[in-house]
Amino acid sequence: MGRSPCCDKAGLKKGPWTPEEDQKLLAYIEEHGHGSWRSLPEKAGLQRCGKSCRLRWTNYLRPDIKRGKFTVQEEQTIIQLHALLGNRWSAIATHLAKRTDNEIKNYWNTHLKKRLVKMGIDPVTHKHKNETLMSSTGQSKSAAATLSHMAQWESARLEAEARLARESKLLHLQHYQNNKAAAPNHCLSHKASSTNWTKPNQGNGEQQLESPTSTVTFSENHHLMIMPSRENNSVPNVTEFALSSSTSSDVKDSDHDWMRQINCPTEGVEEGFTSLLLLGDSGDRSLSTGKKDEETVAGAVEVNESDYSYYEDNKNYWNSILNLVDSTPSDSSTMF
DNA sequence: AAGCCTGACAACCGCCTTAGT
DNA sequence: CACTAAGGCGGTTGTCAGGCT
Repeated sequence: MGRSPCCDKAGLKKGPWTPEEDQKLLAYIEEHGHGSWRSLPEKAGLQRCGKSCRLRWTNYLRPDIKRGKFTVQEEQTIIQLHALLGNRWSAIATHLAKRTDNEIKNYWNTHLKKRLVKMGIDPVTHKHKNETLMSSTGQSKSAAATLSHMAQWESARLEAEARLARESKLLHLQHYQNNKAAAPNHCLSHKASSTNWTKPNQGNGEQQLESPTSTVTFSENHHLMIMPSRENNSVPNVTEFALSSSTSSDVKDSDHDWMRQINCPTEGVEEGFTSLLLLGDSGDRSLSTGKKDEETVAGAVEVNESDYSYYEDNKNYWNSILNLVDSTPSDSSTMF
């Protein structure tokens, strides 16, 4: 037997919000804050369930929401992050200032996904549909494994950052409580991990966090370095990471290669795969030829197939993703 | 002009996680 | 440790506007 819906009480309104309801909700939250969403509707004089109020506030009424058309940069960010994170809209939203997860999800479903499909790219795997045919060759197999490896690494890194953010928030709160000072107004909505992190070492400008299976070190320059566990060097599973400093003598050459790829992307990398995706939009895009969508898309695909190997496409694609992630607001320096 | 279709987006639903007791 | 309430998330549906026939 499942839980009864939160708004199954008779008399509670559903459906689109009226301007009057918006005004009531806004006025109440501006004066009192939302507090408990459960009790808010009654206090605010709304015939709505708390969940509906929360959704309306977070997705529409919140003052720090940016509405309107997505920019090319935002589109690129969404596509790249989706390639890494999948349908984790809230995680993606943390990298796009002032956009809600709901808005991003809707935009993906109505615009971006279709554009990828139109170009013959699987919106789930972000691979070209022909890529499966190439997979029988040794080089493609190796490239696919490499890219998969990179994706897993980066995904794991994001997870680790999220954990750090959470831990940092707790530390800040603890510090706040101890000092009775104003709490930092961080808005961190990373999904919390179930892993229990401990804080075995503090001081000398360096903090170290440990989970039962991994350690992360972040120093003065807030650089996050992730190292694979020695026990299992093949597939970087999130739960198998040992996170250590970049100067560790335990670092193998292959590890350095990965660090280079993740932290120091090649300079002058050509326009990535995603840039080609963005050609699919008409309008005044900087890379657009000005042709109609389908013509431009076809042109882009043609260039891909004649001038680059799929491996090169994917390498650039992932490089641009990794570049992006490295420069997003999730950067630890903004958190600590 | 009317009916139908499609796209866009707001809102809802159900499940999962977390915090409190 | 178990239970419960509340919040959060992602998938899905409902509604409306605009275009097409």
